[in-house]
Amino acid sequence: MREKIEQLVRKALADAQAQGDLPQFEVEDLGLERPADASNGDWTSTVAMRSARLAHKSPRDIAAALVAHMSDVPEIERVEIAGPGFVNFYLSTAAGNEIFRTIREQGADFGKSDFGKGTKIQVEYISANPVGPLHVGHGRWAALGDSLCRVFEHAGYDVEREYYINDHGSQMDVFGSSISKRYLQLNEIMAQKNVELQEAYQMLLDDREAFIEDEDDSRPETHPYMDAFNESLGGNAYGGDYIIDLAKRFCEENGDAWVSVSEDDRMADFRERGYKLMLESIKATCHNARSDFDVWFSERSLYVPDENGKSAVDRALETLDGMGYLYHEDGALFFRSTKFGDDKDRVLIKSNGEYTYFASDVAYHWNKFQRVDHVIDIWGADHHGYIQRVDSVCTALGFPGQFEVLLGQFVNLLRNGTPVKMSKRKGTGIPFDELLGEVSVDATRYTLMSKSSNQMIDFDIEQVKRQDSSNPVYYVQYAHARICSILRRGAGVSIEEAQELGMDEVASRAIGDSYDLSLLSENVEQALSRKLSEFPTLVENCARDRAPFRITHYVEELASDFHGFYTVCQVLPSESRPLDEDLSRARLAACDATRRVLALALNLIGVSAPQSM
RNA sequence: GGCCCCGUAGCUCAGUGGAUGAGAGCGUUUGCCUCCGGAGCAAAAGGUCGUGGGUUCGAGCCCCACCGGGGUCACCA
Repeated sequence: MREKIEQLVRKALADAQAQGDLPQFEVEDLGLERPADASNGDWTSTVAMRSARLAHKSPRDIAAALVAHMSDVPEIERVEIAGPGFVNFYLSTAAGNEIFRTIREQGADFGKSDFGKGTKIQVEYISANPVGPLHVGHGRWAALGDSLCRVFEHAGYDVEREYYINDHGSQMDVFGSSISKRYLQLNEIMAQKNVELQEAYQMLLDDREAFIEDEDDSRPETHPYMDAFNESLGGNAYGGDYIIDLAKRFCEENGDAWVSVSEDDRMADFRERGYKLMLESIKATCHNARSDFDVWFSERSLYVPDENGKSAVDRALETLDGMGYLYHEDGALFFRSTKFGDDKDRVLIKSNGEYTYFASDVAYHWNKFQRVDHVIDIWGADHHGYIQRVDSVCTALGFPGQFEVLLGQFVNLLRNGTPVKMSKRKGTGIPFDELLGEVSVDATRYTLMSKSSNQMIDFDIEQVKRQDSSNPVYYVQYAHARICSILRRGAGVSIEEAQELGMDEVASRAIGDSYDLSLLSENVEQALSRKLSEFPTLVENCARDRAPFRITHYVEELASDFHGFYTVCQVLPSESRPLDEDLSRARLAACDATRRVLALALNLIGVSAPQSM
């Protein structure tokens, strides 16, 4: 319909100009929009206001000339000029309602477009260190990243989901040492107190609990193991329960065999085994959150030498050096990021010979551009200061404008309005997996998605768990379930049979092959068709603005329009209230179209559309 | 101090330079079940869009300066 109106306006403009009613001028954008208020039509063009200066005429005069030369088409009922010079188009009822049929015919393809033109786009998100479980903050990136990818796919991009595993830096050794120390403590307790592993394990957990409670260190005797743990690792340690879990596991697998081995060997072994386990658990958590990745990219792989003895990092730095962007100072190697607008030049190799995290990122992003056309990294707001240097290096390497960062604000975890206390001692909050066990994936994802990414989120566990009208996800799902129920009733099938047949089949049984949409002339019916027809542009705009959160607002509006329709319009005949069969079929088709778009839209944000609740 | 995000209804937030009622949900108040799912619908009350300038046909949106809240400014990862 957009194209049709575009043609109509172009032709009217050309005719008006040809006949001298309007001066010659070129307009690129006709300013075709959907008015917020339905009383202003189904479509509007702001071309008259836009071209006022070029035409040296008042907007209303231009609009009048356009309307005078506008040809009649059956789809458009009338065209009006309003306000300062809007040209408003009112669709005929039949034309507007055709959207119901279109949706039913296109099914899951409805709203797909070539907006992305097949661009290979990679979205990298979460990318947490494999040294601990994912937390709610990571959960937000999972929901955001995955939903964005789904939207991109629908909008015609060739999408790759990537997780960057930071398995190279010194934090890996800290991780290994932490497990190693806990392992020694378990063995020490078993030997000295003559207790079983389980008991020793419990003692360490209790000890840690006491440590967290004792914030001012007034009762050190209640947490000797935690103190010894911190002391032996110089405070640079991972103190979470999961480290004790891993140590216990290694005790079970190897007994005390590793006690007499050198600290370095033990650390290295535990580090590697712990890493594998942690990564598996992270993958499982992502899968539970319906956020699976195409590529798990290991930072270490960037340091593996090729046949010439050079790693990807070496090659990347050589390339930059060849371009004259590197220099040595005080024994360190610097990248001239100031050439690209950074505040200062950035270190790639420290004076002690170690590579910085940035060095990895240089090679990593270089690698990305060998694979895709456009790169989006989703980072937490605390990484804001890091954008410029990576952007600089992407530009230096020859990919200006192809690197993009989507910054996301943080999540505050609350329970009944009070922050889930994250004492400094505890270090980490509730693992995301544990949260998904308590709150449903649907409610969690929906809540994490419902705000713009540059808005902070207060995630109140109790509030998100609540299954009532205060929780919009259920409002939307209820609308879907309600429609399914109507369609089942229309087709005369049970819930079980419907599961078997699938709702599409149930719907066609209820509706039949032909139906007359021109019968749907109630205001609430038009509101519904209007809302449904917004969906394709919504998907494009969500992709364009990297703002999948708007889907949640749309889906709430659609559910609301449906409920409004449903209370006013009887869909199925009943004994006490007979209904014209043709009208019933048309309304069933409207219901079915709504159901499909609700399911489709919810799927774009990774939320399920239940057939019953 | 530099840079980034946020200030819109009691609360949580939408709002793509467009329409002399600035929207939604929650909360508050009032109606609506002999009938397809009441996890619903209808209505009311509730606003100096942080402040002050500017840009233009037109600003919650763009520019400048302030005021509040949060984040960040490593040869850490």
